[in-house]
Order: sequence, then C-alpha cells, then structure tokens
Amino acid sequence: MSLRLYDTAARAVRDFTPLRAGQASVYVCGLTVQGPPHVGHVRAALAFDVLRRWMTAGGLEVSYVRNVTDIDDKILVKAAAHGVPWWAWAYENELACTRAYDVLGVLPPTYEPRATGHVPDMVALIERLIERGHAYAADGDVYFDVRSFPGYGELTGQKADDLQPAADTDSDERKRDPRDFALWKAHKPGEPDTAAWPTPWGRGRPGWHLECSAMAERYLGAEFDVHGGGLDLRFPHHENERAQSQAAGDAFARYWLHNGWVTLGGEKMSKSLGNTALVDEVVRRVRPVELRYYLVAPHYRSTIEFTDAALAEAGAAYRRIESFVRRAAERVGADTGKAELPPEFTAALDDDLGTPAAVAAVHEAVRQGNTALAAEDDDAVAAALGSVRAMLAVLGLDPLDPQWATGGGSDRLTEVTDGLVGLALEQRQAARARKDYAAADAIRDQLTSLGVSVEDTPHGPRWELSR
RNA sequence: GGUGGAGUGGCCGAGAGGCGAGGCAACGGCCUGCAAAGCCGUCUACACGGGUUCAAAUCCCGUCUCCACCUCCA
Repeated sequence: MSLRLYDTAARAVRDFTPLRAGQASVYVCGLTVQGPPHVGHVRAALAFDVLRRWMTAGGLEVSYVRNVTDIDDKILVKAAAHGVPWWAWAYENELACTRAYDVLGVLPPTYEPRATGHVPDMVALIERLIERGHAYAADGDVYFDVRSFPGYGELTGQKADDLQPAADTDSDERKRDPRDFALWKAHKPGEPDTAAWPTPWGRGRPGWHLECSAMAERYLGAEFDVHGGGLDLRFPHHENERAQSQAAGDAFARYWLHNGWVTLGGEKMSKSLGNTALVDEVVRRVRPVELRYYLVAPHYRSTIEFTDAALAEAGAAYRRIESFVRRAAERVGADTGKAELPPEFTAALDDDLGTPAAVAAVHEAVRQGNTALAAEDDDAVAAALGSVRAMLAVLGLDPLDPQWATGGGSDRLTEVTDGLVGLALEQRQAARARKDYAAADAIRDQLTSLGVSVEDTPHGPRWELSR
C-alpha cells in the first residue's frame, strides 16, 4: 500500500509510513457532548471512518481511538439551564452521537475513552510538565507556559507574538503570559461539586486540551501515527495538545489530518451560529445511506454546502449504483467471491483519500455492469458486481450490507406484499398479452401511486418500492 | 492585524503545465405496445487583468469576492 496523506503540520502530502509495520494508530477528536450531533459533526466521523476502512483494506491492523469530551464549560452551562445534572446531560448527548454514528454506518472505534475517566492520567501529565518547567500552578489553576516551549505555533504556522491572548479563564492576571492556556481549572463557587476532582493543586476540572494528550498516550503510546479532527481544532486545540505532549517528552502524532466544513447558507455549520441540520432530522427526510454518500463522495478536505438539491443529487447518484447492484445480484447472486479493487480506485484512495475519483471508478464499473446486464453476459455482470461491491464496502456504501437493510416490515408482511404485487403484475401481464394496454397501464399507474415502481425486463416485470 | 482555504460548464463536484473525472438536469438516438431502467451521443467550463511558456484552469505578479482560524467549535 502506498498511501499518501496531507499532513497539516508539513502543509504537504506525505507518504504514510506506519510507526510499527503492519499496524496503524489513529486518534480522532470526538465530540464535546453538549448537544445532539449535526451533519458537520458526522462528516468528521465519516472522513476518518473511510481512512480507517482503507487502512484496514490495505492490510493494516488499525487501533482507532475517538474520545468523548464529557466535561467542559458548555456542558455545565447547558445542563444547568435544563435543570439536569451535567453528567446526565453529557451522557444523553453521547448516546445521541452514538446513534447518529450507527445510523450512518460509522464503525465503532477500537476504544472510546471519556475525559472524566482519565483524571489520574491528566494529573500525571501535569506533574511531568511542572517538573520539566513547562507548567505552573496559580491559585488552583495550572497553566501551560507557552514561552517555555519554542515549538509553539509550528503546527499551524502561527508566531506566538501575533496571537491574541487565550481567553480560557476569567483570571488572566494569574498567567505569566496572556497566551498561556489552562491545563487544569480550579473549582469555582457556582459549579457543581460533582464537576471537581482532587489534585495536588486543589479540587478542579480538566482544561480542554489536556484530555486528548493524556488519552492518546494511554491508549496509543507516546508516539502514534495519525491525529485527526475538524479544521477548527487546528488552533488552539491541536497546537496546544502538541505543545503539552512534546513538552512532556512525547513525540506524539506523526501525521495531522483535518477535515473541511459542511456549510449551510455559505457559513460553517455550527451550534453557535445556529445554522445546523441535525442528523436525526435529516435522516427522516433522506435515507441514511444517501446522506453518507453525500458526505463521503466529495474530498474530505473540501468545503461542501449543505442544500436540499445537493442532497437530492447525491441520492439520485447513489440510487443508480444501488439499482445496478440489486439487479445484478438478482441475476447472478450476491456472492461473487473475492473481487479485486480496480487500480483507479486504489490509486484514488491512496492519493490522500481521493474519494471523488474513487466514486468515479464505482460509476465506471456500474456502467460496464449495466452494459453486461443488457447483453446478458453473466460472467461480466458477476465481475462488475464483485468489483462494485468491493469498492462500496471500502466506502461503507454497499447496498447489500445488513447495515442498510430496509427493515421495518416483518418477514411475514414482506411475503404478503410480494404476493399481492405479484398478483397485480400477473393481471397486468395478462392484459398486455391480449394487447389491452389501457388495462395494463391502469394497473401500473395504481401500483405507482401506491409507491411501487414497475419496470419490464426481458425476463418479465420487476418491482421495488419507490421513494 | 496575523495565519490558512476557496472562486470550474445549467447544477453538484474532481483535477492541477499538453490527452474533455464522475454524477445530476436538459436535449437527440437506440431499446419498449407506451413507459421505466439501461446504453450511445450532444452541451468544450475553469473570478478578473497582466506575464512566463511551443503549450496555462493548472506556474508568476496584481486585483476583486467569499469562507475559516487566532474565544467554544467537527
């Protein structure tokens, strides 16, 4: 496998060489569970889901860790506003996130650690930083000393002097430098007692950046391959993580990957702007697999505008693929044996996860498959089907995967429906045979109005539920 | 002020010095009793102004517009 990835730190595409041969370690910043997830959140999860699937397809054993930030200012504020304990609020939203990931076919991570479960790791990391002279305690807060770490700003190309001061606490006067950021925050009078943990510096709660450094080290080691997240996390979050971990003596991430925005009305979809489309709501309007196609088909680093028209187009494109897969499977069977991935597809994904070209390869194979289907060349149909399904599996979009099973009705109900539609189609065939096309078309029209679309093939009519 | 990204055909969305990504829509053809699906074909685009080059959407200079980060953010 000759995977190349765009590394934010290098500002260039670099050959991916895993730290340990045959293995890959990936840490992705998960969500701060302050609310239910929107389409933008889920794009990040999907981008790295494709990376993970592609690495696995390439024979790597992937350790994939995605954290949950379950304690932070906004969680405390929102929980208080809703009159529920902060931990209940966080967990409720964590469950909502998990449901959204599941419904879109995001594979579960190897492990999903929560910030609140790793306070001892954070304390140990802070102690290392203090010992090495990179952090200092002040009235129960602990700050990272930005000036003590010469590499600060290297990840994002910032010069420390140009930065505006970090406003992550109300007490800037405790800091040695306005850009110093909080590793640990002292418990404040209004905050719940449950949101504080004992430390050598007093009771308090974690600063945001610290958790990822602590959890990445615990589960992936002092050095690991890929660290991913949304573009907005580059600064300050990832810059600060990198500073903490490296100042503490860890080599930390070897490749930094960042996914682009989903915009709505030309602006970044975000909770603070209020221009969000919640996953729960969108999947009531479109099938989850079509939403997944919409999010996975463009390149992960590009900005995509979320519109009904774009979503509808993605759905149409996906249905074309799906229609081939279903018709081909009906003809030659779903199990075509082990299929090779076309070289164009492999080359596309190897080139910094070039899903657009990979999807183009899928469409090309679908076209060839459709031609084979029309020619009744079963060997060619089976070859195309195998190839298409193998590609779709990498993208998490195989229509025959149980993930996307249309569910709903019981088997018994399906049987009855099948029989009833079959009955109607027999009547229609009889009418066609006696050239009573008015009667035949009336039956088809009635079926259409019930949501059953009919198409005639050389081997008789086939039907499916239209959407 | 500092840092980064983007402007592509009717639309979405790739590419990144020379061979027309792909999809959607539209139109024409084949197929069909008619459709649907499918196949074939048509629609030759790269914000603007200069420059380099045999050759520029792609490189250089300048301009305009938009977005993002520097505060929480996928």
